[in-house]
Amino acid sequence: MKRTLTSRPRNLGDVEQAVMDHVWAAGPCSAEACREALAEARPMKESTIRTVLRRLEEKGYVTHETSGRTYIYRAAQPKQHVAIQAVRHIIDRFCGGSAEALVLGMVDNEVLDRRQLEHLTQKIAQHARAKKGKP
Amino acid sequence: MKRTLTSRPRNLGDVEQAVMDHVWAAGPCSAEACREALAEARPMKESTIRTVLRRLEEKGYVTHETSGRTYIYRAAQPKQHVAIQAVRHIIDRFCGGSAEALVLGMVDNEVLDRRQLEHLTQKIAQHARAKKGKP
DNA sequence: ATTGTAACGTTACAAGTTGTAGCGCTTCAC
DNA sequence: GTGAAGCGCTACAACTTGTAACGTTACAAT
Repeated sequence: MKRTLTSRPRNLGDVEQAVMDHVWAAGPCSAEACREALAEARPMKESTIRTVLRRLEEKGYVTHETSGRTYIYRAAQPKQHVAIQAVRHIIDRFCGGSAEALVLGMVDNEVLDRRQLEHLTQKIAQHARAKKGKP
Repeated sequence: MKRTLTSRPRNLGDVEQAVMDHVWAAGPCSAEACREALAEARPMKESTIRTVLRRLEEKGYVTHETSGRTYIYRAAQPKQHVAIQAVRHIIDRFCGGSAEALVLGMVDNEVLDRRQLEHLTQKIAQHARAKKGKP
C-alpha cells in the first residue's frame, strides 16, 4: 500500500494509540476493562491486550499497580505532556529549536488563525494577571 | 538499550533524517554529493546512500531529475511543510483537533514564553497590515 | 482438599521498517 | 573497446508492532 507523508508509522502503533487513548480517557483500568472498552473498534484476545499494555509500560507510557491478582494500569504522563514532548521534538528537529518559528509557520500555513492567536495572547495575559493577583 | 519517551523510532530513521537535513540545507544534489557531505558523520557506501535516497523518494520526501547519467535529488516539500504536517498530526492525535489547545499547552509547559507569544502576535499583525497595504 | 478459572508470565511469529551493502548492467569518456 | 561512473535489483539482519498460544499460579467454590 502506498504511503503518504502523513500516514506512516508513528511513535505508537494504531493499537497502542487506541489503548492509550482509552487509558487517558477512562483513567486507571485493568487489561480486561481496556479490552472490553475497545472490543467494538478492535476485538482482541486477552493475551493481546496484555502484551500491548506491557509494551506500553516498557516504553514508559503507563505504569501499573496490583490490586489483588489484577494489574491496574494508569497513564504515566498526562496526554498533554506527551503532546508537548512530541512538539518539542519537532521544534528541535525542524525549527532549529525555535518554538516561535514553529508557531509562525503554523500561522503561515493556516493551522492557526491570526485571530485565534490574538485571542490566545489575551487569554494568557489575563491568566497571568489572575495568578499574580492571588498567588 | 532502554528507551525513553522521546528517543524512539520516528517517522524517519536517523540516516534518513540526516540525508533530508542535508538536502534541505544544500539544495538539489546527487547521491555522491550527499554521501560526501555526510561522510564525516556517517560514512556510507555508494549503494547505501542511493538506497536511502530511493526510499525517501518512495516516501515522498524527495524527487529526482536526471542530469546526464546522474540523478539530482531535491526536497519534495520545504522543511517547514513537513514540520507543519507533523504538528497537524499531533493536534489531531492529542489535542482534539484544536491548534489553540496545543499552543496553550505550549505556554503552560514553557515551551513558548508569554512574551514570545505577544511578540509573535504583534509581528503577525504588522505582517498582515503590510500585505493589506500593497497586495 | 480438589478443581475450575481468572489473571499473569513466557514465548512465538509474521509483516513491515531501517541501515547497510553486494552485484551486475548501461553508458559515457578516452 | 575498455574502464569507470552511476543506476537497478536484491538481500539480509535488527528492530517494531499486531496478534496470540501455552503454561503457571492462586483464589474460590464445592
